Amino acid sequence: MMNVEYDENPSQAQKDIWAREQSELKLKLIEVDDLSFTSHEKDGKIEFQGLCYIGGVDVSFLENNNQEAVASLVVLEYPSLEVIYEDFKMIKLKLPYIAGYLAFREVDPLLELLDLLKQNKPFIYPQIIFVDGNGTLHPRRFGLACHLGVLANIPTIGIAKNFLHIDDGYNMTMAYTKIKAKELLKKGGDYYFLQGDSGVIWGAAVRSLESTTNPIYVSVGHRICLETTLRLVSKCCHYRIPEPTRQADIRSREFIRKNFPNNS
DNA sequence: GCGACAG
DNA sequence: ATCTTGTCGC
Repeated sequence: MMNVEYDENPSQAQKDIWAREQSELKLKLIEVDDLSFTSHEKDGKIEFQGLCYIGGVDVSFLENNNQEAVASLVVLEYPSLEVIYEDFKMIKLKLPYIAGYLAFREVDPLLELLDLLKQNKPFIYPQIIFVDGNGTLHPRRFGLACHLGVLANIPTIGIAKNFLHIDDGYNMTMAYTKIKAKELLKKGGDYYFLQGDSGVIWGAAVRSLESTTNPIYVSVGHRICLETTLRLVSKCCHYRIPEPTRQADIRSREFIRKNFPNNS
């Protein structure tokens, strides 16, 4: 039987409603530090004080089935970056992926996982969450990381592996991004701001390690500024993808392998 | 009409 | 997002 709740092709009218909802929620967005920890830079070295728990969230998919997926939440201890908590939730997606509207597809199960953790182990509830997707690097400056942050009232950071095109002139195109990356990301830790013709800074392209050329795209989610975001990301990269989102991704796929051995 | 488009 | 072994290099 078909899943009648799945909307294969949301109308333009529906997208307009979603866009308005994003604009409404954006009124609550905080793009300055509003954190339970502090950061300092002494002698060029970054230090965080009072930071113990960082969250990571992701959604992974089953083969053969574009409607079933697994949402994951992990908590890492800082500064060891060791995973001390993991939880997964099987979900039925009600929407396809639509660029600019990712939150309407994924945010609900992530909120549920956060609520569950808050109920059961409030003492390790994360002080900030790394989200697989964008924050302010979004056509309406309100991507999944902002959406989750505002709804859960928690600081968040957006981490994207691919660049999302924003209509703000040629310097916000993929072509220009690649040119700039080659030009400016000479070594590990280098970054540059993604600034459109309007002058708005949407986020930053970051070369997380010396050993990787392909940048990640980092942006503010909620209750943190871009500068602090970049500092924290730099402290969380053992590989190209920062540990919180990387672990959420690895472990949710592992969960699928274990529970759905032959979904091929 | 064409191009561009997080996961 | 996902399929997918080897392989080149530190």
